[in-house]
Amino acid sequence: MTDVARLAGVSHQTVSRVLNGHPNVREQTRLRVRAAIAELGYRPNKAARALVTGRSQLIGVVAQNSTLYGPASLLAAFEAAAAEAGFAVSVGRVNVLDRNSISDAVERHRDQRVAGIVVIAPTASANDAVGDVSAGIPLVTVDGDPERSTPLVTVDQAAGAFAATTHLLEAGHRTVWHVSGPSDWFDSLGRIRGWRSALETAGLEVPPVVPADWSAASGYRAGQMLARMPEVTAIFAANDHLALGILRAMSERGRRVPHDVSIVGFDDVPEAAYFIPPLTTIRPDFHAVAKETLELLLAQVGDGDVGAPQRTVAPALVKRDSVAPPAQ
Amino acid sequence: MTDVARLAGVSHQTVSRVLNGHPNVREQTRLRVRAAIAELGYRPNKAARALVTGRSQLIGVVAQNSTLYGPASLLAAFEAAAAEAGFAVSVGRVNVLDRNSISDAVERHRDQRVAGIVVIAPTASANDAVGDVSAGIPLVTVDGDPERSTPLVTVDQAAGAFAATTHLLEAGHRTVWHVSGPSDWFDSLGRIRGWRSALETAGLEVPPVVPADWSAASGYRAGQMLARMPEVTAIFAANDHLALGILRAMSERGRRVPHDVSIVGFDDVPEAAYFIPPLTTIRPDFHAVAKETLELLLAQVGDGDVGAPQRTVAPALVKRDSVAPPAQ
DNA sequence: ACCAGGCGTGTTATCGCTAACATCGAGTTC
DNA sequence: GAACTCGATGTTAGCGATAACACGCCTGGT
Repeated sequence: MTDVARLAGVSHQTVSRVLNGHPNVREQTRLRVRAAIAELGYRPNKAARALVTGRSQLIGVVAQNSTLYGPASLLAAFEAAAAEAGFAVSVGRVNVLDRNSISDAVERHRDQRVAGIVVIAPTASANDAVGDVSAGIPLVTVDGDPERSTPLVTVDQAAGAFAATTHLLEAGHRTVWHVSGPSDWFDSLGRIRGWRSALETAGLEVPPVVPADWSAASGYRAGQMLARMPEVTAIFAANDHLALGILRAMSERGRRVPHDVSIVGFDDVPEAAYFIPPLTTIRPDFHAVAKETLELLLAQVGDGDVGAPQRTVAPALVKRDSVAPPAQ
Repeated sequence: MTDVARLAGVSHQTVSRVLNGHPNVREQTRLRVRAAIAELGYRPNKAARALVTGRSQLIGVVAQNSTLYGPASLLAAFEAAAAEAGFAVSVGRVNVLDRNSISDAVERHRDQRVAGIVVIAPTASANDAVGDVSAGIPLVTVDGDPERSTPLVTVDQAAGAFAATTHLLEAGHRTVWHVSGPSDWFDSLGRIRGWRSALETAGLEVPPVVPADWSAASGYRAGQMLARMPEVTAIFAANDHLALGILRAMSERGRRVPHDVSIVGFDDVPEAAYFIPPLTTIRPDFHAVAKETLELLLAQVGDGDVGAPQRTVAPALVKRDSVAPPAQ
């Protein structure tokens, strides 16, 4: 920086001012400084800046160490959004979403003087942990508890589930069964809520929830059971991989989809269009979630306080070939 | 830090020595300092350390912005490995793997004074770009060009493809067709090489490569063509999603898998066991790749130079139900 | 006894920036 | 035209750590 200052014939402070877009710099000086920067190929040292300002251009993300489609897509989308806004993203993966791991990860990020922290907290335990650590640093929770009063962005799970269920009902089914995700995930709860609400709105009986985790394996097991029940003609699976497992169980039992059984998934994984048959599903808009998250985070950086705004992003129904009217 | 020093009745330098495990500190002093640290809940400022040492405990990763299973898994595995070794990971996603984006991303990381950089460079263009920037900072390429003489870790694509093809031949097939990934990916080239080599080793004719990208959609298109060719009884798909698309095309044409056509994929995505039928595939060991990558990187941090070691990780064949002897 | 040399510790300088204040000249205001 | 304002710039003082050197003190060899 001193070299640049010398070459441009100004003080290092003026160089700093140019770098930070300070208004009170003469145009001519600005140009001279820029030229010197270019000539020397100078790049500012972010560590020094972080030291003196107490803030780096880094955003910390705490996420569970998994390759589940939802969280992974969210993470990728957020990295892209952050990069566009000039922030680097430091990812702290955590093996279990308990209080200790999460607050550890948050503290590690804080040591790096990150500008803010995003926690992808889809489970109750994660969410509780977030409550403990939120002090003194911009923090946004994604996919967390809608009941909680911290800044939060979520996909509107209930709306998606409502749309999925309604779509099946409109095809003529008497009721819709639901194979659910793990019960400690807010995503699961929201999807159950939307499904139940759609059935109740239509004045229909609500069958028991069929519990599963997110895996195709558990969907397969659930499907083996459902395939044996002739009264089951419509299933809303809590995600596409569950749906895949169900599809296989149906196929093994000779129950044709969608002729005998209709299925709707959730997530719209890229390969869902190539399941047998192509899967009707709900597509969450991860880019929108990422964008809202970043906005909420940057708002906190700016003002210090924006209350506790919560934003939800509505997902869309994607119609393919796994839904048909029930056989007579 | 000054507060800690005062509380422990030592100088700040001694605190620093305790923090860094310097040998020449009396045991009693060390304990006193540790007690003071604990009491005050002191945590060192990484930005300050990065400034004075010129190195942070951060590793930069440059990866393409995609949710493709391979790269995404690699990234997750690397983050886990790095976290275990006490490093944070800053991810710089890039939309296209060309020279500009990559060297930009690398420079941004360099500005953060990262300890080292990992580039996931599965395409030729990415690989060329890496050549330009490697100066002056530990850098490891993952999934890059095996021909290149930079530090590199890759999955042994050719060995996996060889195993897949041989497995099909051993089931009794006369030859094996290959649906390949994009031709600018080293992964594709390696898989083609292994497949070809297995056929040539067995003294068999090599059918033309069926080109595709990595998507289920393109696998479906390739499958539509192959399904029309009765002489095709065995297919090695360059990844599992291609295989999924092929499965659907076969199913639509009434060609049964594995009775009429056998298929082997590559990647072992979690849901591959729930395709119809469960897919025989090749499982790369991403954790091993991550571990080797980190080792190679840290070796460079230590010595400054470790030559240009290259490591490959052998993948494993996972047998399921998509391979059978050809119909008579 | 004396001195070299290690050990434990403190002192000072420094990393590369930004914040805060100081300075200085050129209008403006009355 | 004296005082005041303000814009453009320079000067100085940190941010919180580590590096390098300095300094006693103890030990052991001669």
